[in-house]
Amino acid sequence: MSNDEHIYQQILNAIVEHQLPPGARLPEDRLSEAFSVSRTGIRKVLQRLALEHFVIIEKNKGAHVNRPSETEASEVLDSRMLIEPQLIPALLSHWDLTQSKRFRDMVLEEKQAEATNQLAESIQLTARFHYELANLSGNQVLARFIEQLCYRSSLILAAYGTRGSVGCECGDHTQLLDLLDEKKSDQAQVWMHHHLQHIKSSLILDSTTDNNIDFQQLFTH
Amino acid sequence: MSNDEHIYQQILNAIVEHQLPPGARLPEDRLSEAFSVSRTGIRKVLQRLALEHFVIIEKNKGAHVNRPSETEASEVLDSRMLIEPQLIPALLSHWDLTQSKRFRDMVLEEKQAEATNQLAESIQLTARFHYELANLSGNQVLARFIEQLCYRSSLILAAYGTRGSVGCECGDHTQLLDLLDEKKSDQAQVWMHHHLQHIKSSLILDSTTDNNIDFQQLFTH
DNA sequence: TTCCTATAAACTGTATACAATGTTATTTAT
DNA sequence: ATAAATAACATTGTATACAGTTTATAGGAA
Repeated sequence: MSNDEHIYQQILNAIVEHQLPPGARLPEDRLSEAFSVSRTGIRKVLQRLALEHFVIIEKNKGAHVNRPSETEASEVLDSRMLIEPQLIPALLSHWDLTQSKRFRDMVLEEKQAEATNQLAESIQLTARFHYELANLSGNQVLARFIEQLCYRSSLILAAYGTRGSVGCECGDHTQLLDLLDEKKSDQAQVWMHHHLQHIKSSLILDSTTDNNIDFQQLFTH
Repeated sequence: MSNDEHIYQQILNAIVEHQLPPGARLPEDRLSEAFSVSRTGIRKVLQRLALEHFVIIEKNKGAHVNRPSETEASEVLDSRMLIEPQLIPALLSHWDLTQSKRFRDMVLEEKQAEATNQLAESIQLTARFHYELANLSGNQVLARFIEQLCYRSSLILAAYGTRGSVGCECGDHTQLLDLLDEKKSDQAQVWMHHHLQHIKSSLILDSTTDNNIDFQQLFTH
């Protein structure tokens, strides 16, 4: 892997795993010394992350981890609800026991990470489950897009997630795998839609976040 | 508009309008002197274009306009077929006479550009028709993605298009507008799917392109 | 103290320099 | 004349320098 790519992955992971929380500043000097490259290389990576909406770059103010707006959060989940279920027919044409086993192992890892409170691992695996499925559809263009949306979803959970967002998930990913094994395309699609809807519902999206407090209403009783 | 953004748009337009055909090299210093900025600014733009698949950057070899592979072409069109029809219900909820007029004007411009052989304008307007529709759906995330796919489609037409690809289009965009005016959601979705399928069918995707010639078969008679 | 202003520090934006790599042209030998 | 080898050139990769802007700090007046 090229060096740029390595730095990109490191920073992206840190963001997705909430090590770098939304709003965290990303000064070029600090990063360049951390990775022992010049600012040139860091800027390249930051600009890429900005295009992919993981960081925001403000002119003369530098980069910070994106704090997704509520509409952004909503739109990302809506996009996934629109696309991911539709990938299931194509996906099923590549589905066999080997794949089934692979994904079941993934779910096992997922549960284990959750049980041992390895939050970072848990987040990564949850996202990975979804975008590896998308990948099986065979359409690289859509798969890459879904991959991005999955990572952005992790960022969204960091900002608006509740305890229920990651954990319970109205019955876990195993249910989907069962449906896929039985080639129940329609039911699998419905399940996927419900699943994503559930995640979206678990978010706290009622515009009562810090920067938008209505003091008038708050103190007038 | 920031200067970077300006340069980006200029180069992107040139690519989309086939002024810079697939495979065309994009040397940094030539561009930097054309836009009278340093190579730094150019590299930034080129890297963005590379992430968006409009150009390819090869290490130590620089950038050239992407020549989409057949699978890429196929996947981009498939992606559009999957998404664009689905946007129609949401789109219809924002549809009114003002919008109808706006899009009918656009189609008029489109026809006019085509009639007067303004190929560049014609290409831009065809793409714009689709991504402005996507925009009306209200989901910015999906709309930006569709916008990119529309521009990539222009590049694909440059590589694999036939005379039929741009022009005839199995009845033009007006038909869709009529369906939208009548709020016939389902029929509009079907139309959109057919429309994109037609474009895809008009491409020459039979792997008999230059780099893949079977000389054995060609000279053994 | 509190607020405003002035100064200093930190950081980013852009250009340029130099090294590394790739490409082309020229030479030399067969 | 052709092919390989070498040298000259062109182009990219990366680091660094300097200017411009923002942010933090310190000092002084109300």
